[in-house]
Amino acid sequence: MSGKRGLIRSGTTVDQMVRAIGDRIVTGFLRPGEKLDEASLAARFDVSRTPVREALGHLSAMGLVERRPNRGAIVAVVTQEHLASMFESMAELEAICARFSAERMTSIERRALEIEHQGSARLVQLGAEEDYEYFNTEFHSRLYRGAHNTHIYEMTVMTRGRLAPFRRAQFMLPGRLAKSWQEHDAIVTAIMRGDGNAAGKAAKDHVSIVSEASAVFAVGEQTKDASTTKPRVAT
Amino acid sequence: MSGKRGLIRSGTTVDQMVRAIGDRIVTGFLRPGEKLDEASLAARFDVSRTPVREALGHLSAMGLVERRPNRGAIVAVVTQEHLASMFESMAELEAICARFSAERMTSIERRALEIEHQGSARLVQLGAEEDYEYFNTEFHSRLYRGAHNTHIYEMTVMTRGRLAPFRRAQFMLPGRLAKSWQEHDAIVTAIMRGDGNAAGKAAKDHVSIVSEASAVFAVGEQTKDASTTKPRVAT
DNA sequence: AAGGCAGAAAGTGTATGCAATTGCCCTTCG
DNA sequence: CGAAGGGCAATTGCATACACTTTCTGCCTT
Repeated sequence: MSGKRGLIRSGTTVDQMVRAIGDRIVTGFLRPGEKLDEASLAARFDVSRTPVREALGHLSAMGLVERRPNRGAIVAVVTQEHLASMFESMAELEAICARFSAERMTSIERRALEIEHQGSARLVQLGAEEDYEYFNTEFHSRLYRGAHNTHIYEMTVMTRGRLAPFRRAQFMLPGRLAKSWQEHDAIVTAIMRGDGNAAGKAAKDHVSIVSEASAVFAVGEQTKDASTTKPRVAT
Repeated sequence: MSGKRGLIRSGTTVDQMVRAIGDRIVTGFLRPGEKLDEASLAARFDVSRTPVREALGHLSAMGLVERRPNRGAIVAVVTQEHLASMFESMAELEAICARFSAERMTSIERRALEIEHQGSARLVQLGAEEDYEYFNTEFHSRLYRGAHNTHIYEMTVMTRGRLAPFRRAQFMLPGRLAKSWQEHDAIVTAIMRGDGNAAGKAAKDHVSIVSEASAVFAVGEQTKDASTTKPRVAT
């Protein structure tokens, strides 16, 4: 179609498409299994098919969409099994990060972690879910960086991103805020002691609890082809 | 340019490009830091820029090339630091897979693992490096699958793939074959006992030893821009 | 002489057009 | 009446053309 596009913000067009389509997927506006027609998407966002194609490639690499050769793309269908496996992976990855953090964080990193963690106690008392969520993200990021391992960092961040849509409502649960802080406290304490194993165990327990809390919100299969899912994970 | 392209085989053109360029990178024909000009590559393989671009996107997602917006793509420069972090990640991932395998493998899977492992003893006595390498790959794949966790499986396979070019010469070292088998034996034994922790530790040790053996072959920085590498991992 | 600012050249990012493959529907035969 | 085969529409895959960004070169200014 014609020249300028309208509303969405900065960055290259492909990035805009990745964000736009990705958002619609993680917010559930585009439902799993839904067909993603290149031409329609291009028209919808008033761009050509080229950046849409490239964006679909990126999203495919991120695991948000599935691409069948010559047969178009669909929103990735996340099975219960795969979701469980991702949560379990997340617990293991966080455990590794916490363990390495306990062993490798510099004194500066330890101090920053401790200070931020103590500071966040106030947010719990106030019941400031929004702010605590922001702090929570920062807290975990510190753990990932503190592991001093770029590849594990990448895997962890990517897994966390893919789980984002399923973690949204976790802090809605009553008392979850205080409990989260206590679990963080166990991790911080272990890291301060330099006790890698304890830190890892505490982190794993923390994530496992979150995953159980989130599992409630994970919608079951709503597509017809449940036959393709091979039952596996025990958890 | 003109119609049919020549020699490379099946699959969509993009896949061919991914394989062609990817091969040239892992075999060292394209050196780290080398500029990847879309037009030149397109001309070199007698295709248009479009599939080349898409292939570069895929390779970027795989971590084989680096893409700077508006500034082209280069062969990914794997720093010593990042290489070390990948080997370390590999050890951790294999440990997880072995631990889960010990806890979750079906009796059928256990039996198959044991049988294959025992059968491979013959290859060690014969000193059949080629065949053992094939078995070795299969052995580890069984561990990955045996973990019964699709996401960990994906991460492990991807990491292993990225490390492939640096693992090539590991079995050249004298006595490595027999030692590898013994290490495998420790893993199998632990899995048969259902001892997850022992299996994990054995697997981690196994990979760690391999990484040390391979580190010899990891060439240091050979590009001029060593300034862009931020020092991190302690190891 | 050194620094910086045009202007041009190179190269990426996006748009559009064409070819090829796929899936669907209608026809035809058993 | 059902199934198989062929043609048609729709959609993806690839090629080419155009626009914008970056970079290099050379000249001008200080």
